[in-house]
This record gives sequence, C-alpha cells and structure tokens, in this order.
Amino acid sequence: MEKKPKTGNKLPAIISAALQVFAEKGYHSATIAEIARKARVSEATVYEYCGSKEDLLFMIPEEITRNAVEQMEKVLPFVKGAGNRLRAIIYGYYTLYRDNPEYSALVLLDLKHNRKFMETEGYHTVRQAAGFILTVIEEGVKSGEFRDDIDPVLIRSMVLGTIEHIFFRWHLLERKEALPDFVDPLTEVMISGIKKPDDSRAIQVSINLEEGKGTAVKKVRPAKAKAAGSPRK
Amino acid sequence: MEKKPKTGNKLPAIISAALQVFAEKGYHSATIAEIARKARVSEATVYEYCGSKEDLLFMIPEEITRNAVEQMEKVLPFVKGAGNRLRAIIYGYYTLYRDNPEYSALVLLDLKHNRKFMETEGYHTVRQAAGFILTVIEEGVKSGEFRDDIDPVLIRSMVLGTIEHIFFRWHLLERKEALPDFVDPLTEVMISGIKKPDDSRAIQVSINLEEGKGTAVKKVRPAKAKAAGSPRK
Amino acid sequence: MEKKPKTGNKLPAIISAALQVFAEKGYHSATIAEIARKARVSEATVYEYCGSKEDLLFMIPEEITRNAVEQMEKVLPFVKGAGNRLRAIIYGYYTLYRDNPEYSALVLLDLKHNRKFMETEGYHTVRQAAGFILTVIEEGVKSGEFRDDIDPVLIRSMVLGTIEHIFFRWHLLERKEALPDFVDPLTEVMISGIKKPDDSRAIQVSINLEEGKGTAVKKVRPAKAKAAGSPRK
Amino acid sequence: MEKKPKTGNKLPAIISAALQVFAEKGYHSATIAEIARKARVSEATVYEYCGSKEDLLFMIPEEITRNAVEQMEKVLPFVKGAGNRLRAIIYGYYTLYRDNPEYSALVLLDLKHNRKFMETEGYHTVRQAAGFILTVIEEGVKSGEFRDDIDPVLIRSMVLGTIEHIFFRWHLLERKEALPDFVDPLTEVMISGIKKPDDSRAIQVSINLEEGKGTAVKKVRPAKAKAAGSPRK
DNA sequence: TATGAATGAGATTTCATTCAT
DNA sequence: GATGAATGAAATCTCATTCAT
Repeated sequence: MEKKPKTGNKLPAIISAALQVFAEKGYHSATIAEIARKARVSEATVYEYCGSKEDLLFMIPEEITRNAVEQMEKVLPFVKGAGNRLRAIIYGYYTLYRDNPEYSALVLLDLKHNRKFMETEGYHTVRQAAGFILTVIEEGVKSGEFRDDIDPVLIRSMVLGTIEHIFFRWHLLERKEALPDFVDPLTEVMISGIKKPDDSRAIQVSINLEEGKGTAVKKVRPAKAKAAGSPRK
Repeated sequence: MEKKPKTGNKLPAIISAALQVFAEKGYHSATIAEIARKARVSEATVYEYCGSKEDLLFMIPEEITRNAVEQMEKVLPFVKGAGNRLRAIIYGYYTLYRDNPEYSALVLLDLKHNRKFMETEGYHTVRQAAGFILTVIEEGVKSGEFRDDIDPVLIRSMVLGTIEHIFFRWHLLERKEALPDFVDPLTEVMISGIKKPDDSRAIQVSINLEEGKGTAVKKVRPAKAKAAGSPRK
Repeated sequence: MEKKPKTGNKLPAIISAALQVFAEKGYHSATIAEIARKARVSEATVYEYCGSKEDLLFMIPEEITRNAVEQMEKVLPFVKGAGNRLRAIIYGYYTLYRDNPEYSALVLLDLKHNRKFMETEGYHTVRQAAGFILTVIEEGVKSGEFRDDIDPVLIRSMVLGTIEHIFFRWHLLERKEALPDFVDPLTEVMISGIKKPDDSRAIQVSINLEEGKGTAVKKVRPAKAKAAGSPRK
Repeated sequence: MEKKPKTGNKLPAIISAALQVFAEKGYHSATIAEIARKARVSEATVYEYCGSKEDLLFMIPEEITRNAVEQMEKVLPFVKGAGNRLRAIIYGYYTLYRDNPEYSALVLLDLKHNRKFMETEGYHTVRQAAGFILTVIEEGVKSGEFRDDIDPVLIRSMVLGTIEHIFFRWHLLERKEALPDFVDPLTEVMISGIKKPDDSRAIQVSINLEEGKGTAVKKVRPAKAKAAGSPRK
C-alpha cells in the first residue's frame, strides 16, 4: 500500500554516497558526478533531490546528529552525578565519531567551517548536543559537585576542543593510527580539574589512604578562585 | 637605505596580501587575481615567486610561526616549574593568535585541513611549537609536579584543542564577540586536573578517617592508567 | 450538465496556462514545469496533449486568431468604402490586441520570430488576417478611392507595422503606460497623410465639387486633434 | 609603435563573430562555443572580454548605431524642409539596415525584445535615432509644413513600425526575396496619405471642371512609381 | 489517460596557470 | 624580472523529454 515512493527513494543512496565522497575528498574536491556515480543515479537526479551541492552537504548531518541527540536525551536521565554525566557525554561523542568516521571527518573537516551551515537545521541539532555539556557543567556547579569559579563555556570548549582535536588528528593521519580511547582519561582530568575540593572530609579520608591521590587538588584550588575569575572577559 | 631592491622583493607584499585575502575569503574562494591586485603585482608575478596557489598558502605561516617558536625558546628557560611553563606556552599561543587574527584564521580554517601542508616546512615549525607542550608535560611528570598516570599526548590535545576551539569560535563569529581571556582559567583547570596530589600534606591530615568521598575517584583512576596507556598507537 | 469529460479535456487548461506563462516570461524562460503546475496537470500530461514545447506554443494562437478572422469576415461586408473598411480592420486588431494582452504579447514577442511558426496552421490564419488589409487596399485602388500608384504591400506593412510597433512598446513597458487609442488617427493619417492641405486652392475646390470625396476627410480631421491628443501616457 | 594591444585586440573579432552567429541562430540558440570558434579564440577569452553572453549581445549595437547617429547628425542640417528631412531619416534607416543585414536581424529579432537592453548604453543611442524622427515631425508641425492635429509619437511609430516590419519580413524570409526600396513610397504616403487627391480637380476646377486625375500630385509621384516597382511579390 | 520520477544533453562560467614579449 | 593576454579544463546546474506504472 501507499506505494507512492515519496520522491522515489534514492535520497538515502544519494546522501550515503555524498557522505562517502565528501569524507574522502573533502567538500571542494568532491564532484557531483562522482556522488551520482556512486549512488547510481544521474547527476540531474542528485539536483532533483538536493537542490545544490551545498544543500546536499547540509542534509547529511541532520539525521545522524538527530539520532545522537535523541539517544543522549534518553540516556542522560539514567546517569547520576555531574561527573558521570559529563563522562557519558564524552562517551557519546566518542562512539558517534568513532563509529561514523566519515561523518566525523565531514563535520570536522568541512562542515564546521562553513558559515552557511550555521543557518541550518543540522547546525541547530549540533548546538543542542553542545548544549548538553553546558547544562551538565552548570548542574555540577549548582549541586556543588564542581567548583563555582569555573567558566562553563570554557569547560565546554575544553571538552569539545579536545574531542575534536583528537579526532581531527586521527582523520588527518587517515586513520592509520589507532584512535586512543580517551574517554576515561579525559573525563578524569577534566573532573580533577573542575571538581570541588571536598576539603574537610578529604582530610579525614587521607588517613587510611596511604596514597590518597585525590587530596592534592585541595591546596591548589583556592588560587583558582581568583584565576578563573574573569574568564568571560 | 636605498634598500629598495631593484628587481623584486615583491615576496613580502605578495605573502602579506595572500594572508589577508585567504583569511578573509578562505582559501578556496580566494583568487590569485585578488591577491595580485592587493599586492600590486601581476598574477604572473605571483607565480614567478610562489609556484602555485597552494605553495603560496604554505609559505605564509613559515615566518610568523618561526618567530613564535624562537620567541618561545627564548622565554621558556626563564620560567620555573612545569605548571608555569605550561601557562607560558598557553599565553604564547593566546597572544600569537589574538594579535595575528588573520594568521590564526588561516591556520585554523584552512591550513590545518590541508593534508599536503603536513609535508611542509611550515608544518614542521608548527609541530615544534606543539612539541613544547609535550616536553613540558613530560618534564612535569618526571619532576613529580604532574601525575604520572596522565597521557602527555592527551594533555597536549586538551591544551591545543581548547585553544583552537576558542579561537575557532571567535573567527566563525567573525570576531564580533570579545575573545575571552582564557589563559589563567585554562591553565588552572589543566593543572588542577593533572597536578600530582601533594601526598605529604595529605598524610599529615590523617586524623580521622570515616568515609571518603574520594573513593569513587580512586577506583576510576587506576583504570585510567591503563586506558591512557596506548594512545599513541 | 455533467459535462466534465471523463478523461481529459485538459487541453484548454493547458493552453490557457501556457498562454499566461509564455506571455509573462517569454517563450525561452518559460518552463513546462510551470505551465503544468498552473494547468494543474503533470508535465507528462502536457506532452501527452501537445507533443513538444514548441508545438504547444503554436497551438495557442489558433483559436483566438481564428475567432478574430471569422469575426472580421462577418463584419467587413457591413462596412462601406475602402477607407471605412481599413478603419474597421485597424479597429479589429486594436481590440484583439488590447483585450487579449497576453495573446498579443505572445504573438509580438515570441511567435512572430519563430521561423517554424510559418509552417503552421496558426500562421496561416494570421496571414489571412493580414490578407484582409491587402484586399481592402486593392479594392480601394480599384474603386478609385485610393491612389493607384501606391504599393498595397507597403501599405499593409505600414498598417501592421504601426499597430505592432505601438503594442510592442506597450508590452515592453509592461503595460504601465496607457495604450493610446490610435485607431482613428492612424486611419486618418494613412488615408490623408500628414501634409498640411494647402488651403487656398483646396477651399476653392470644395466649392465646385459636387461630390467631393475629400469632404469626408475634412470633417474627420478636427476630431483627430482630440483623438490623437493623449496618446503618450 | 604603441604595440600595446590595448586588451589584445580580439574584441573586434569577437564582436564580429557574435554578430554573425547571433544573427544567424538567434540569441538563445547561439552558443559561446560557436562564437569563440568563429572568432578563433577560446571560450574563456570571450568571457575575458565580454563578461557574459548577454553583455556581449549588448556590446554589438553600440558602435554601429553610434556611427549611424553621428552620420545622421551630420547630414540632417543639409536637408531643407521637414518632409525632406523625414525622407532623409527613412533613407538612413534603410541603408543602415540594408547594408548591415546581420545587425538589423539582431536588433529586430533579438535585441528589441530584451528588457535589459533598455538599461544599456546601446539602447540610449537607439533612442537617440528614434528621437530624430520625433524632432523632425515636431519641426514640421511648427513650421506649418505638417498638420497640427497629428500626434508626433504616432507618426514616429508609423515610420519605425513600417521600416521594422519590412525588414523583419525580409529577415524572416531569410532575405531570399528582394528588399523593396520603400524609401520614397513610404515618405510619400506618410506625407500625403493614400487617398486619391481630389485637389487636382479642385485646381483645374476653378478653371474648368471635367475631372482630372490629380495632376498636382503628379510631379512628385513619378519617382515613386519607379521606386516602388518590385516590392513584394 | 495520467503521472511521478529520472535523465541526457548541454550551456554558461570560473580560474589557476602558462607564454611571448 | 615582470606582465598582459590567452586558455584548458572542469564544474555546477537546468530543462525538455521519456518511461513504467
């Protein structure tokens, strides 16, 4: 029933082909001809479905990003504690980018740079994802789990910047090097860096801890208050 | 005096013009014609000096990056302590990118992405700069100032990724938003995250012991050591 | 009732849509897609009915021109005198073109230029209409009403050329200027020229001429002054 | 000397080729490829010189029309009497269109129709030419040579419309038919109309009255008879 | 009969690049 | 050394037109 193939259904094939070609050659070097060939349609059909090369580029991230965001929205409520949630988000990015290498190549190498992309539905979804980080940081600050002298926006830049930097390198080296599993180490460093020193209690703790790693942080922190003071200029 | 070189020293003019045009329009949208016009030479002259559009692109960062590297090499010996040195490097990037916005736009938006750039003299210099971070981290670990379970490469990715991310945003918004002064806050969060807990004092503390919030972290950390173990392939 | 024809009488809708679109955009810029949309049929249906874009163009003038010709054939016998008949024809063109602006735009801007149109049924009808003028002129010459040293074909070119020129301008200015009512002035000038009658002798003349053919004109002329008054906007 | 070929000097070749091709195929069917081939330059060179296909079209009439206008400006002062001047103008158009058939084909078949042409320098020159007619008519009216109840704009439409109509037919029939020499007949009809002069009789009349076939006019006409000899099949 | 979908066939246009002077 | 001029080589995009259903 309903055999009306709402605009055929070559769209998935086209988008998939575009993702591959864009990822491999980069947006500028990619040609519609090659995408059409790979999707096994004519060039004209590509335009029929997508309007223009740039629009085609913008169509790609929509679905995949939306899925990721939805997934994250489902998962986060299950995770307790700002630190854990931060880790969950990092893990989300990690798997998303790792398991969809063409997608991440596209986003990191081509899409991010496109100013017009910023006026796109797809961009909005990407921003949503980035918003999760901000929210978690702010919750952590509010709950006292994180220091209150940090700038959440800076923290977000650290998280995203790190993730993107790592994946970027990975892609630039053509994925010939193994992708480091940075989820836990990054989370850990981030948290150690922004965690509120549990001063008093920390002290008690350290007793039975022969080698209490956590304590150290404490002393340093007071200084931070000042340092982190004017981050937003 | 009379240093006006008979036959061309048009190279500086060309490179300067190229920097401006590339930064403003992006590499792909920039045209040799415009660069030539701005440098007040003919297009053919551009080729005389530079070989190709791409080579011209690669020539740009050489001098400015080399200067930055030299500067850093001079300064670092004066700075004591891994933490302080880390801050010095971050500060170096910050001023470099802030005071040469066209250069940073070029690097972040166009150069980074170019695979061929990696076979370039300029790239080598850039790597040198990045190497400073690695060295400082490793020194910090060796000296005991930093934890020894961190992965220096990850830390470098964090530092560079954060800096680039912040500047990238700045450029993408066309520098209409103020650039946050992130030097101290970033340094601080980084250091708190990677500094070795000063056990000594922790031990003194050991008065009572009840219950430690830190336990969770404790568990995680050992894992990290492993996790972060093989990042470098 | 229930005259809704089962399977298509979509032809009228298609032709009507085509007329509108061709008139508005010009033949070359018009697209079958737009015509189909406006006719509320599919593009394929347009081809079903019309064969090709050009054939569609040629189908348009047929009916409307044929009607005009038939009308003229009915009317002319009622009009006495070559001069009056000439006026009747001019009036016929005037109302035809004025009341069917899309049609006249099409004919004047697109159809006339098409060499293939000349092998068309529609063209034949158009020629018929032009033939009326020739006939009337020849009749006028034969009857002695018109000079016998004139070239009827030239006269026809004058009549048609003038009419078309005026309507052409009207269309080119997008019908924003009022269409001058040129029927009487044109008829009059055609018949009597623009030279000032050399009164003196003329006057004497009128006296002894029992049946001065010229008289009619004389009367008409004053009226002209008015008629020709507001042609320009 | 001065071997600096101000922008090479392929421009004339290109314009000339364009004129030929446009005239032969019509603007829309003409291709830059063919123009370039005929001008013996590359397609890119055509664009180098002309910017776009449409601009190329507009460049064509400029020189030729300007020459014609200048010529007319030089000649008119030598001609006495509105009637004679009108004839001179008609003659000017006649020779211009006859001796530059490709140019007239272009103007009549393509250029006239182009709305953008109206915003062009070339169009301005064309208007100037048309302005001559208007001026002459008005002068004739003022001097009493022409009737004062005529609308000069209508008269101009008659003159131009007739000329264009005749040439248009000529071109549409691919110049296979002889071009009628309509200069004198047209002038004559414009001036005196087609009505049989009843004057003649009038004049004679004053003396005797029989019936004379228009002697007065007779002087002028003989010339025409010849001129209009072979006009239109 | 009617059509949704697909496409073949080009046309315009852009630039990096070269070469003769 | 410097350049004006010329171009080769593509790439995007548009439609009239055709099938399979």
